[in-house]
Amino acid sequence: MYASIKHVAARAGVSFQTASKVLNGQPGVVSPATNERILSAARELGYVPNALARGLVHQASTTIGILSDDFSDQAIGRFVTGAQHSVDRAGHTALVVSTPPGGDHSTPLRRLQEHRVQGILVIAPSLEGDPRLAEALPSTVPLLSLSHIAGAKVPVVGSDHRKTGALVAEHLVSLGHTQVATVIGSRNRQVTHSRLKGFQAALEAAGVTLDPTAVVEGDWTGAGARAAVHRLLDAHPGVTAIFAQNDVMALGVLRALAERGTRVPDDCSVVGCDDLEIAEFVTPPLTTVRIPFEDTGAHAAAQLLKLVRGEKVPSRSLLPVTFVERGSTARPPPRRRSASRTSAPTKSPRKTGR
Amino acid sequence: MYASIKHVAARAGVSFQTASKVLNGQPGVVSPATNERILSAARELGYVPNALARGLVHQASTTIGILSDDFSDQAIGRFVTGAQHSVDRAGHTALVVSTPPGGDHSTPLRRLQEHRVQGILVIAPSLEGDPRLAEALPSTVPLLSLSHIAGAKVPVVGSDHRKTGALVAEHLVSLGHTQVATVIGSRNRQVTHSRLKGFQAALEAAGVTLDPTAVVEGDWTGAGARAAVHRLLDAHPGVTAIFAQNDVMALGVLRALAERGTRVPDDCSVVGCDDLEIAEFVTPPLTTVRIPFEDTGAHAAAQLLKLVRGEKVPSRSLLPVTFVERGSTARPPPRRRSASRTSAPTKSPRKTGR
DNA sequence: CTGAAAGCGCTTACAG
DNA sequence: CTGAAAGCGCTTACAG
Repeated sequence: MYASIKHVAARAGVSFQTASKVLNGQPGVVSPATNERILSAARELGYVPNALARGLVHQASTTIGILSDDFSDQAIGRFVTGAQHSVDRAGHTALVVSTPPGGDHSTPLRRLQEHRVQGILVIAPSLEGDPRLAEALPSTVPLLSLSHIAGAKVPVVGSDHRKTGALVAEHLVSLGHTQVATVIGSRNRQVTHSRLKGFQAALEAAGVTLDPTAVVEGDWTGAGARAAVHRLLDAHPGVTAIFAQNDVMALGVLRALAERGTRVPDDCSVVGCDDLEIAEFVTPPLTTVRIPFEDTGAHAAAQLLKLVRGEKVPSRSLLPVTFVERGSTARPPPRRRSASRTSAPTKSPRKTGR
Repeated sequence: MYASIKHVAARAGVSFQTASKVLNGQPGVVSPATNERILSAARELGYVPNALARGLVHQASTTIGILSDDFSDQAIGRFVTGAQHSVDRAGHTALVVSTPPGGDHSTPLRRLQEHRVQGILVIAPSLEGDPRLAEALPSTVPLLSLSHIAGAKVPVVGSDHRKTGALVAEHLVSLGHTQVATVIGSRNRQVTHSRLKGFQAALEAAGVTLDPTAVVEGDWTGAGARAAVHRLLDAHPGVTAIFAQNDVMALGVLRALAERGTRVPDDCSVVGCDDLEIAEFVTPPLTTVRIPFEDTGAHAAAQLLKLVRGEKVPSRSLLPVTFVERGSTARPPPRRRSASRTSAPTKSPRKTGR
């Protein structure tokens, strides 16, 4: 189907080894005339070198493997995109495989090894706690991951989650909020704990206490967050600001608040995280933290490529995040004015709990 | 680095050809004892067959190429995801490359050819009108695209855009709307025209005329839609329903309406398209049409795989879409009551234009 | 039941 | 300046 180097050589009237040399652009190993003959023969035949054959003799492919989990998370697609572009730019090609919903990690990883990828980028946040992932990981090629992998020491590239939490806390504190709550992601993800810690620490540094019962789980979904906020506000009607650990949950928060007749930001401020394309267009426009998904993927791939070249990389690199202030946050209402239907206005949530 | 078939053979005390046979699972060509020896040698050595070498002798790789454009569109990631899973399930591996922002299509395509992919799936809606794409497309392997490619007859898999428009029109008509408008995507995309035609035709079939000046461009973005709606309502204050060709634009519409004090759905209904994860959680929850992104990608890859096997596929297949009714649509307000600040209530937009 | 030969498309020393 | 040899890891007839 494809013309081989032998076809080209035959047409140019030289040996295939000579053809190989000029096709690889070896400088002046050949007379200008021959050179031209070979090049035009290749052009006429539509010669495309066979990367498989090259890889065989070089004992090295020009491919990088990307293992992703089941894309339940929208962010994964953006990570993969960034990584793939980075691989492209470096002149390599990305082979992408994913773990099937059931959770067989070895088949896709084996596939990558069969193709002799030069390194593997793991983009599988939901597999963070899965010990089988570490087991299935090959030791034959450099590895790099976008999330911590239990039981394996693989360098990690991510964004600064503690800082993310801190930025939100500082914003809320600067506005004068003291009764704050947060809707966190799944407890089995490190990002959840890091954002929470950053949030909590910055709050405390400013003299604001985050009541442990004001930390509710939203499981990363709008539905989860909505339900969590209803429970939260039943118990803590005085809350004036809620930080949701992603934008989708922030929308669930907005929804629950609307259902209770609580106005945003007048009665309660809401902050999201991610800065999805739509964050700017929801009503009110969402104050959030921009997570550099594509950049993170791109940087991770770049680091992996370094590893492939034999260079060292830090075991952990964190990309900066950006606080984006929009319309969903404001100063707390002048006096404690509960908007909850079920509230007992005399109760001070601040004193609740420890 | 990797153990080769020769290592395995040496350890098992057989020729490498014999090892090859049992490693390929050829049934009973070998005594049970030898068989076992070879298998355990392979296991001990962590033997992983070299797909490059296999591809060379078979004159066929087990890879499929995916060419995507610059992921400006969120939907592309979901298409790619679906396609990649489908390729995986078929036992192949996806090589994904993308056209750089500038627009050099031949480099990524050439890379795919170098790796001798068995087929190429084009997921590049924004390149629809670009004649250079057709030129750069190879004729050496089967091709399949998710959008029409000018100047090349490549089979297309997509969703039913006309039906999408029609479903929205029928819903609006059934609610009693007669003053409708639509915010369309970019004019250089076929999907834009198909959705518009379906919308228009179904409206007309029900005796409702879509005023040409009530068709405004939003360029697929929230910002574009927001601006377009302000212009639209200045000219057509009596509009009671707006169909945005994607959810992101629908949010822009919602935003503009909120800015004008127009209540949704009481004063004006809004319909989106895509059914993004967040559609359910915006306020009010968005009535929309669900586009099966992942399924479309998966089906496209499956069709391409058929082509690779030498089977025929239709030149065009359309996956069904689903209408999703939520809270952003309702009956039109009882009497023509303009919500626009600048409206001239006596003007009948219906009579405007041709 | 097992082995030796040939060859897939290419590159890299090594000769002439 | 050009060619012939060897070999990358594998599979597929073909012998024995």
